[in-house]
Amino acid sequence: MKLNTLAKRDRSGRGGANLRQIATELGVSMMTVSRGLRGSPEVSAVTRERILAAAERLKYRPNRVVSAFKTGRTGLVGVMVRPSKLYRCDLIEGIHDTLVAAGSLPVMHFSRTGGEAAPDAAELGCLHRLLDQRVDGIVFWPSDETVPNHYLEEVWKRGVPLVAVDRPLPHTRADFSGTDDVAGGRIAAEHLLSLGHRRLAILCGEPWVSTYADRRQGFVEAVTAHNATAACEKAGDDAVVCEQIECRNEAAIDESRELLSGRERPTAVFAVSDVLAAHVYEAAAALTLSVGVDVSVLGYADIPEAGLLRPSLSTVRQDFQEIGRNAARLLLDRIEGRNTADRARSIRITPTLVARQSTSAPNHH
Amino acid sequence: MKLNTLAKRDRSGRGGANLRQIATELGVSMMTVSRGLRGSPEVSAVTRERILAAAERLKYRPNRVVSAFKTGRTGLVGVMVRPSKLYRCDLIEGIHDTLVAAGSLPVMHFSRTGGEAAPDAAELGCLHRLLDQRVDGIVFWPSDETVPNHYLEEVWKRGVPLVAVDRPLPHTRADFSGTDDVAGGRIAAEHLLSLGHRRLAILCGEPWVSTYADRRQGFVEAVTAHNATAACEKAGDDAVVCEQIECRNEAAIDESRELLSGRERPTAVFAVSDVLAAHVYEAAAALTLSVGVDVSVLGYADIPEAGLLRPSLSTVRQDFQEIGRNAARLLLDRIEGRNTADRARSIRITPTLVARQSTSAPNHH
DNA sequence: CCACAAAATGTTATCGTTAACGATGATGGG
DNA sequence: CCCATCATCGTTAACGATAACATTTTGTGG
Repeated sequence: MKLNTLAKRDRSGRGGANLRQIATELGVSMMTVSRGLRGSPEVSAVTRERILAAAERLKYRPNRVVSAFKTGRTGLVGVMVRPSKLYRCDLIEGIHDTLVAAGSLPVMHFSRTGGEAAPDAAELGCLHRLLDQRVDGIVFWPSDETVPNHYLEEVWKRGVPLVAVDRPLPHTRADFSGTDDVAGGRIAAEHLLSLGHRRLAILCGEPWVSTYADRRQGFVEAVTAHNATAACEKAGDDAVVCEQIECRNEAAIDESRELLSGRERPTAVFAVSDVLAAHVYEAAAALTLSVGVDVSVLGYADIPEAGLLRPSLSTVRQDFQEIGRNAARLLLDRIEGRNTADRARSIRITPTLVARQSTSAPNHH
Repeated sequence: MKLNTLAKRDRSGRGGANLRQIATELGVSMMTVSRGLRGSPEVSAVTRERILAAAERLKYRPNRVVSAFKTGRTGLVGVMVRPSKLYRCDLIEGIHDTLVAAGSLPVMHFSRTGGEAAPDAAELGCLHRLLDQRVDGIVFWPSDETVPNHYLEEVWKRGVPLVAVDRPLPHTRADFSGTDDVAGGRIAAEHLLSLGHRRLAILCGEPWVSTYADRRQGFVEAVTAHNATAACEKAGDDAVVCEQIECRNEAAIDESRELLSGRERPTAVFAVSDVLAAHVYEAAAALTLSVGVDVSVLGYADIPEAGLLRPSLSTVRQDFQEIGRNAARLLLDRIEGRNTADRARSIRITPTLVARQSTSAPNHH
């Protein structure tokens, strides 16, 4: 009781004035002040000036809490991310920038699994907390773990728009902002092929991760397409071979070590993620193979560490900041009623190749 | 006008019920429901159960906007960071975790400089936006650029507590959570000295950055202390020499190249940041010196890339997650009225040494 | 100089919740 | 059996801003 009283905040003082105080000061009604401050055309220029001046003088700041109460718009957007994904801060930066430009702010919520018993309870809790704050919308970054969609159903029912980033949510009407990973896989293949590599390998990552699967698909498609063309042209045995290796991160070093030990070892390896590529570096080092000389290695994503590796890692860059901006734009279109379509909208950006030291023309041994 | 109407949200429906609906459903007053839901002891156990059940059934979710309006507590804490600092997401994670445990959520706001004309206008704008949202408190991560404190004065006047992280704000009553960088510098020196190095160098970074200055101070103090002791013991010319080089990041490669070119070059270099240490790597590579063999390199911070460098970088690790947690704790103590002291409180955690490959006993040439 | 539209301002009610206080019924001791 | 006491619940008003509607003022043409 006492503690509560102590902790209670003084709403009245706070150094800043409220509408009523400005109104009293100027001898006008609160409504006029409200209109004046929001730039309504209904108020005369002189009055507006007086109001603005008084607001400045009294250090008035609009109370978005009350405004939210009245208008139903809080100016807050929930951003829900698994902390394991947090290294991609540029995505959050992109979301932030677009939101701020529209007068909103992101509320962060990192979702952890709720222990072994309830692996998804945490995610539900996060959603509830965001919903309780009456956020205008939610950006959700799904992780590898499967997401139970009935949680999202509740968001939908409450009429709060939701956008998925990085990887789409299947069976949901949520909009999506991410990368065209099939194109990314194609770009990877084309880079290696154009360098002259004919014996390729791809480290596919976990097969159930949809983004990885897409990259693989694009890569394999491009190789197949190349073979079709090449066969026509040169009639023959110049066909590109492409070994596909499914493995999770932990097994990557061993797998790629085995891959690179064979006599007919590939001259270039495409790893579907930069982390995977780093593991290929390890394997190559153990076999005293020089990355970028004896074997080309190509990553995917362009994580900050990519440029710091030695040799620096060639990779397919995803512009996460742009993905974030797109996510925010999709969301704002919903929030501000510009997009009322039932169908989910989806924006995928095409990644770009960043050629660094780890890829070069094959060294015919 | 039309647009506005379209964009307006349906507060009533929303899939969820409000207090009144529960009250009507149960035939009790709204007040009883309010009390029951918040676990007030004034309501009987039976009634509480009925209320809780009804709330569950009607999918009631408390409206924190209105709650904030009434109680003056939004459950939101502003986190203001320069985007350049964003790579340290673990700090934000630490803040987040402690806040969530206390029923609050972080609102992120990245401050950019407002162009060349108004380098600090952006920061003021950020503060205003956070204040407008009526956040309960603000965590502020100052950057290298000097911060005009009169902005913070406004926060203070509004009675919103503010905590600085990473580097303290001079001339402010803001609480502070950071690292004991003087101790960190000492730890760095002791590590190198215990390995047997006697010719040291320190790359000091920009001298006006207080954290860098502290690290330097600790380092130099430890060396001096060592010399004092060593002089007593061995009477002599065994004295440790320590070259101090002030340089900003851009000049680091050239400076350390020059440093390592001399005949009496240091056997170990302490860089006051990991990024600086990475530049020493570059310089060493250019001189065909092997880091960790010919010259030891010690960094500071333990950025994620440190372990990925080859050889892996020994460094003085700052636990940013803990720093974040401390910041949130300091803030919550203010918000919840547990700390009403005028004086600023400050928590500095002692960093720890992470010995990896880049430091070893000197190789006497 | 009046009628009448347009511009400018004022009034009222309200959003969902809660603090403060008031009311009711039950319990129990004298 | 009555009144004090307590547990439980209800009523009222308010938080700050705003939509909707009502009202006053200004301007304009006849």
